[in-house]
Amino acid sequence: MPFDDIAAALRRAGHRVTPQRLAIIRTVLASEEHLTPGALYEKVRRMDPEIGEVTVYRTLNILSELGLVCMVHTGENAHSFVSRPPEHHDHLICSGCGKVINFTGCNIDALEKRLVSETGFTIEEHRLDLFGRCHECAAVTARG
Amino acid sequence: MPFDDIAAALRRAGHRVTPQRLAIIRTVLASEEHLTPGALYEKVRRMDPEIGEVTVYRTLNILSELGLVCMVHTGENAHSFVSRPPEHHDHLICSGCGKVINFTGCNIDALEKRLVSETGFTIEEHRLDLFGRCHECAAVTARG
DNA sequence: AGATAAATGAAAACGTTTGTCAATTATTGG
DNA sequence: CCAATAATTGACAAACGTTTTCATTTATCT
Repeated sequence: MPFDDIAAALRRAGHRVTPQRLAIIRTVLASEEHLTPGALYEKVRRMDPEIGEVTVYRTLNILSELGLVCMVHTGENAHSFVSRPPEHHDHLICSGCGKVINFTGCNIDALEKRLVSETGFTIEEHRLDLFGRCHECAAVTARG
Repeated sequence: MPFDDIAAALRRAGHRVTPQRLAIIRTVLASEEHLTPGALYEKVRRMDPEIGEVTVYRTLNILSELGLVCMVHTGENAHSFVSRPPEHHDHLICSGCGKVINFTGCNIDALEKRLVSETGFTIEEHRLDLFGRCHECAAVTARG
């Protein structure tokens, strides 16, 4: 999502567009990786040394609630946030070397439809992580 | 997974089988819901008032690493743990109230096959979490 | 039963997240 | 452009969740 769209959406939702918030948005957009609030704080600080960590938390919560950034539950003790990618993707993760491959076309629509009718849930999103071994790591493990 | 199997697996992995650990396992097995370490601690305490919260954390980490219990990432600030059903299952999680529903039949074999041939990965397992709103929470949020 | 290494529990350290509140500031309307 | 006002900020501290430390206890092996 482009910078200007995010700022506009913020204003449209009745929030003020402050320099701090713009700096946070820029930093999220500029990073390819998922960042925890703490890590993001360290990065934003270089642009605006006066910013407070609390402001980062508050802004991320707002952006996340408005769907302007993506909150990731990594299983670590802290959430991470990323800019929302143009299209949905999932992850294929090598347990050996940690390499991560993004892929599209998870194709779970039929499953979602089934669960909606079975449970009454409204399904908004999902996270699908596949764990395994890449070609190189599988070769290494085959020996012992 | 039955109580005795868990105890046996613990011992087989080189861990000791202590009364505290048995109490924790019993409590996890006796509960249908996902429990955070803190909540579990409160429950175990009623069986063994002398137990320490730290022991609950340590035991859950061990059981989780050995695949004897299931760790759930609900999006809250704390993890939850559940007894692991005998067969593979995935999770449907309500972003509103945190309720978790287990379901089977994720049926992603075709996807796995595709990724194996495309990437050369050996896929061992996966985790599929669906996020949405249960019937009650969807009603509450109905606004725009 | 005795030796030994693992496990326990209490306290404290640590990191993440939220609350409080006076001071600041983006926005609105004149 | 300026003043009014309500949202936002930042420092501090509190509230959690989780891990570390360490002396003491204890399950396990012989």
